[in-house]
Amino acid sequence: KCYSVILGSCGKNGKDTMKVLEILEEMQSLGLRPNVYTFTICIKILGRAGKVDEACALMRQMKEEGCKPDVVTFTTLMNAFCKAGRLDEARELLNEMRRSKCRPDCVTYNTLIHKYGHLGDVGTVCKLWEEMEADGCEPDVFAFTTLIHALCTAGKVEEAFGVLDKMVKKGVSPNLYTYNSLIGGLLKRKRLEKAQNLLQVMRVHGCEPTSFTYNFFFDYYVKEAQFNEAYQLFLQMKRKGIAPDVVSFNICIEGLGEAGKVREAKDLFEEMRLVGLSPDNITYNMMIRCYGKAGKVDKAIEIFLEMMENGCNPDETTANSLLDILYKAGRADEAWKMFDEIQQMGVSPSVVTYNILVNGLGKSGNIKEAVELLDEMKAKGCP
RNA sequence: GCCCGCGGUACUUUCUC
Repeated sequence: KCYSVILGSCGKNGKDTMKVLEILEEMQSLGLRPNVYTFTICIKILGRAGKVDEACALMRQMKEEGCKPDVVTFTTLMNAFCKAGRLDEARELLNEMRRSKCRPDCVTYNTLIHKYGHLGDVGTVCKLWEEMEADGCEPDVFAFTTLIHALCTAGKVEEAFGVLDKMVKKGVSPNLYTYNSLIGGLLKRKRLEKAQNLLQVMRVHGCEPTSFTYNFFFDYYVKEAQFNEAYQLFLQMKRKGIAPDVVSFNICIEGLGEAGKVREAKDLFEEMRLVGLSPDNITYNMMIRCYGKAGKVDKAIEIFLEMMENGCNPDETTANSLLDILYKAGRADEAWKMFDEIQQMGVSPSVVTYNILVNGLGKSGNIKEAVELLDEMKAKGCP
């Protein structure tokens, strides 16, 4: 039990994921038998770090040691599969649960519904929802919100409000997440006034909007190139004592960059640091794109260097953006150099990477090389 | 037999076409 707590906090740190396996071994060498809780925590930590196969292996191990996985264990592993996009295996897990007469519960269904929602597969979402109800699960706020979010993602806002009615009738009160999802759905459909009304409604119901809430509006405004309104919103937040967060700035920087307002984007980029916020990967990636689009390739590279200086690890998007920019600027040599560097930084090329390269090669008439690259991609089983 | 404690799910921003 004590170890479970330690493991739990270990996982929250997010670092040294593989250490959990060491700790697990240490427990066993001390003659302690990890219980379901212990295993489940470990599976969660591994899953969150994307080590799904390791998580899977751990599940097998616990079975071999005579420790029966329960609903929570199954659901945890299922979530890991979902996050990794390995839906078939997640579904198979559901079947396995049913076979081993371990009843899936509300959370189990929710996990799957959430994933299908993100994929925009409303059909499967509804089917799973029915299965859930047929299984005797009473949906809670989480479940309803997940369903609402799925519908909003698919642009079906009316239906989402229908679900809102249903949940209220069943005595389940919407919470901040529920309202946020609905506001996001409304703004996605450009229903600004309705979204603003809902903002009032949620306050009345005791849900104070957070930066998440406001960020939906920022996103709407900048994508509509309504920068003044975005600025007004910023002032409004200030009055209410809600601080914009990194994402708020990111959204606005991206919007300005997209509109070709490089100078203003750069100003915001500086301003966020003045208010004590550190740019994250996404901020840097956006600034790189912003300069790239404006044809300021060297500026983009400058940002890239600054990013590393500030201890931000370049990711796949960073690499792809730079590749794209360099290629389009006709600086193919540098692009190829980057391609090698990327892999040395532990970032693996994705389909997008190859698309950029194949595209670039094709345009410059190097059809042969492009075909070779495609073969290489297939051979590597590129994600 | 009962009670309590430890594990799972939901909201916002970036790359090619």
